[in-house]
Parts: sequence; structure tokens; C-alpha cells
Amino acid sequence: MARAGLTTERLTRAGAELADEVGFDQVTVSALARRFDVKVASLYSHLKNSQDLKTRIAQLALEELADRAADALAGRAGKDALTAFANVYRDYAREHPGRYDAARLRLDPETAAASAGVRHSQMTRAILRGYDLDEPDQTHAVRLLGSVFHGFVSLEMAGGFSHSAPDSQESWSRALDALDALLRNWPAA
Amino acid sequence: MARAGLTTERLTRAGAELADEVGFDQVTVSALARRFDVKVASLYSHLKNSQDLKTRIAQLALEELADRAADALAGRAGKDALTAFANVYRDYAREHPGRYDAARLRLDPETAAASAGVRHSQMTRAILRGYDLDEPDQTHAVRLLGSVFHGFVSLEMAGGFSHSAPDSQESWSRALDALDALLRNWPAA
DNA sequence: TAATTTGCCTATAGAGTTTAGGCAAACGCA
DNA sequence: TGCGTTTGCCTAAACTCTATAGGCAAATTA
Repeated sequence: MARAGLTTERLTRAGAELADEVGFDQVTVSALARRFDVKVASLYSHLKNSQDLKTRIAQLALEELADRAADALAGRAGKDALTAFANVYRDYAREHPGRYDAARLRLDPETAAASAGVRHSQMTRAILRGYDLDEPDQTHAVRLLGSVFHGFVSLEMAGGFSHSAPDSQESWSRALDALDALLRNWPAA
Repeated sequence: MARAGLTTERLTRAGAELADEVGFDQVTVSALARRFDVKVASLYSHLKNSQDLKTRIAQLALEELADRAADALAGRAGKDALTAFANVYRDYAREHPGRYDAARLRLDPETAAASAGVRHSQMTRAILRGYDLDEPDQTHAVRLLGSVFHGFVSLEMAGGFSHSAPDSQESWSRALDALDALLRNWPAA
């Protein structure tokens, strides 16, 4: 019998594609086996279990996102960097909704610490170099930026802003304007 | 055989409790049947299917949240209202993590339109009466507030802010200060 | 080319979802 | 109070997904 050439890598990538097509919560080992025209049990040589598959897809998504973000930040500073960085998240979520959901999977602490999630917060902090913030305000600002990016994209994906004027793109631009203004004029404690 | 007294209402409430105990994604019709010491098939007279159960739990959570928010807003204005409203979300998520996750279930458009989600945006808009914003800035601000509340609570629940100084409570307070400052001095387009 | 390793297989078991059809408890009315 | 109807929970069964054990053949190595 010809071999299908399964590897953990290929399965993870195919799982990510599957997530974008049918939704991250619809990703199953069975569906993945069908996609490779292979029996389900065969996948268990390459994946520990279903959770393992999901975790790997999440890590893949976090890395792709971090890579894109790093590209976007290169050579940019201030509001330019802020905007480019924020758009990476929003664009990624639109292009890859399943992967974006995956990126928000709750990872256990050690997996999280080893993931690209760490790069994300470092990059957010890097953006703030363009503004005049000392600790602990810098950390507060990092958390606020993360909240806005994640919150907006997440609500937009869920359809929260659709079917109502004004266009959500306009709200996004204004949110970034507002964040820039806020960072330039951060209120004292 | 004595009857268990199942109703859609009781099942939904028990499902919400189950969600808080074991996580919203672990809520199954089977687990619910065990909780009532009843056979699984019996639940299908009261629930269309598993998705129906989840949707009902989501609607319950949205209503509870809206009720609490309405209470919190009564007699308050300006930053006081903003803070009280925001704390309702954060406190609810801490008290009822499973229900909070449920509240973020993607509902189909008609279910969403009939849900308490509508009250939430009306209340957010009401808060802005304490600030001087005209349309379309008011809508942009509503969306920004929703993004921050949802984003912060969601990241905090996922453990994103734990195990690192400063305390996430402090970041929350400062985020609300920042939003208040921003709304009082909203940047022009 | 023989021995070993590796990869995908069959078989099987357990859990969750969902439907069809049955029996008895509760209810509505004479 | 007793009778018929309705309702509620039941058994049975089919299907899907997860997961493990053990087998055979293809690929690798010497």
C-alpha cells in the first residue's frame, strides 16, 4: 500500500487550512484523516491526540502572526508602527478566521511561555518606544493595546459591527487615531 | 417511574451552572442528563439538539449580564457610570467564566437581534451621554468601549496578564482612567 | 538482499449525538 | 371516581469521533 507521507508538520498545516474552511472548533482528527484519504488511527502516530492537534495549530497561528507583525514593524515607528501592527491582526483574522480563533486557544503555562505569544508582547512594547511612557504605565498601555486589538477584531469577526452604519473600517481607523492620541497624552495616575 | 420535572428553563439554568463548573465547551447533553439522573434521550423533548442548549445558555448569560449592567447604570453618569458598567462585565466573567464564554457564542443574525445583546449596545450608548460626542463619533466610541471591555476581560481570563507585575487590577483601573480621558477629549477626524 | 524500522492498516472499545417508537404517569372531563 | 388523552421519560439503535493494541508491508540500512 502506497504511503501517504504524513508528518506532524503536514498534518498541522492541513489542520490550519481545515480550520479556516470549517471553523476551528470543527477541526477533528477524523476530518483530517478524510482529507488525507487515510484511516483515522494512522494519524495517532503523528499526533498525541485531538488536543495536541489543536495546540499545534494554535502555535502555528501565533508564529505566523508574529512573523507578519515583525515584518510590519520593520522600519516603522510611532503611529505608523501602531497602525501597521494593528492591521496585521485584523487582516490575519479576516484571511484566516480559523487560525485566528486557534491563536486564542488557552495554552497551558509552559506551552504558552515557549510560544510566539512572547514575541507578540515584546513587539507591542517596542511600539511604545515611539511614545513617552515609563513603567508601570508602559505595561498598562501594552495591556490596553492588546485588549483593543483583540477585542475589536474579535467583535468584528463575530459580526457585532456589521449591518450598521458607519462602516467598521471607519471605526477601526478612528480607534487607532484615538489610541495614538491617548498614548501621546497618557493620563497620570 | 417518578418524573424528573424537566423543562427547557431548568435545563438551561443547569447547563449554565455546568458551564461555570467544567467550562462552556465541556457542556454536553449527556453531562446534563447525568446531572438530572435521567437518560440522555429524555432531554431531546425539551431541547432541539446540543447547539440549541448552547444557544440558550448564551442567551441566558447575555440577559443576566444586561440585567446587572442596567442595575449598575441606574443613578450613575460620566466616569462613575463607565466604571460601574465595565466592572459588571469583569466581575461577571470572574464569577461565571463558563457563562461569560457562552455569552460570546456566535449567534445567527436573527437570534442575535432578538437577544439581550441589543440592550448592551444601548446601555453603552447611554454612558456616552455623559460625554460630548455626536454621531458618528458616538458609534465609534461605543465600538471602542466594547472592544476594550471584551478584550481586556477575555485576555485576563485566558491568563494573559497573570504572573507578571503590575497587578492586572491596576491595569484595569488605568485603562478605565484612560478611556475616560479619551472620551472627554475625543480626537477629531 | 536480509534485517530492521517505520507507516499505515484492521479491529475494537468507549463516549456523545440524535431519532423512533413504547409504556406509564399526570391531566382533563364526565 | 373512573376513562381517555396527553405528556414525559424510557429502551433501542444508528451514527460520529476519540483512542489504543497489534499486524503486515513498505522503506531504510547494512
